[in-house]
Amino acid sequence: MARGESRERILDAAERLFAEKGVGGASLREIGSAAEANAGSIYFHWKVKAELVRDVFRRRLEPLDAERMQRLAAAERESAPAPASLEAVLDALIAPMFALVERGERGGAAFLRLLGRTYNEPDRSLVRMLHRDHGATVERFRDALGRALPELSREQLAVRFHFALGALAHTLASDASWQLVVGRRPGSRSQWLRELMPFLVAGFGAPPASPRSERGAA
Amino acid sequence: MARGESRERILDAAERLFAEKGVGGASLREIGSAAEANAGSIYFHWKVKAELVRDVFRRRLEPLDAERMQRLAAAERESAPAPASLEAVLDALIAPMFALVERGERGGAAFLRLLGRTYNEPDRSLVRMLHRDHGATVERFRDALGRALPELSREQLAVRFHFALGALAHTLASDASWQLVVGRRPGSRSQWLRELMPFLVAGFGAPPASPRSERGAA
DNA sequence: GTCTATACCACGATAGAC
DNA sequence: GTCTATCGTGGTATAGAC
Repeated sequence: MARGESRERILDAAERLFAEKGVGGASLREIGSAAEANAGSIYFHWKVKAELVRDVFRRRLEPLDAERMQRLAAAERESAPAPASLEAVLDALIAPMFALVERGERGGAAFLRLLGRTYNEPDRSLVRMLHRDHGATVERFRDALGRALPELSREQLAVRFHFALGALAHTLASDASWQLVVGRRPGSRSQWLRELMPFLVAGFGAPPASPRSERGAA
Repeated sequence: MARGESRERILDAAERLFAEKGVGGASLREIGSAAEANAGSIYFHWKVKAELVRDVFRRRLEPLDAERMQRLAAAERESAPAPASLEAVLDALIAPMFALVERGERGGAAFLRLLGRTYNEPDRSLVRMLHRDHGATVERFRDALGRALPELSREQLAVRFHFALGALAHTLASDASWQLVVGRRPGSRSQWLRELMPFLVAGFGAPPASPRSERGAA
């Protein structure tokens, strides 16, 4: 093979196989052969597997986070001095992901599946790595949501943010589980975004649970 | 060790380790030693690992699904001839899970983490197995939701059900990712249920997305 | 019914030729 | 910069003693 270009081919193959089989389930051997490179030569570019994993995420998340931050800042400028609306904040968080696919970026769809799956990865070190590299973005958005929803306590907000990320992650990762629930193939990803947005907006805006409501349940 | 009892001990250990490290990440060797049994003796009870996995799920899901069905039927009887309300249907689906923990059932919490994680497992055969064994319950609830929300198209309903299961699965599976978003430990599981319910009810009840709303987004 | 011993294979990682 | 060869580890699964 030619020189210097194998690094990108390996990253592409790793991204695809991590999304398909999970980070732990994809071996360096098959990544190598999918990249039409040799498993051994991965160790020229990265010392250990974890470094390859880190770079697979970095390559996508750095521009993604930048776009999110930029959209959020723009939304806040537009609505100033009032805080950005709930819709605007969620849009800044989510739209760049779907844009990745709409744009037809090579491997973008695979990366979204991978990202959605990662929040529930068994391997803690993976989540820790994401937190280290991109936790600032999460905090920035949580604060913006807090300003958009001043009636929620800090805790209620955090919990709802958690639910929202769950719905989002599940949607991004869905392929097999999709058919279990819906019974047919999904439409376009932008269709999903249009459906997800009102669901999340309504959920965030719901009246808070009363602290003790014994409603037949648990 | 004594006779006949190792089967249950192995199931307990497998449940715990699958929840902790994922089905693929937990080895039969460590399951055996955690159960104070021998890895080899697992093969007396099950032919291959997949069969052990199936039984770990079955042991919990059969009574769980039965309780769900029963609660749903009760809710429908109560509200007849009107369909059961959205809240009642969601409660029948979700409350039995949390009840498993409230009841203090040994290993119940671990199983919920495992279940939540499973929808996003890389291994397709796992999701397929769940579908085969418990798909009927999912369909039953989807239909009940459809009767509670007649204004939604079949497709919109299915998509929102998907979002709701995502939020639920994420909540069940959350341990590491929780701290990333919220920054501290969760309260009791029943507290979670009380918070999740209004979020889902509002999300399901949201006005449907207009079929073509070019809203700055993707 | 449970154990030990082991076959066999794929994994991550290293060394060194080219 | 990329390849082949190989090491040690640990995975699933089997055979057979007890």
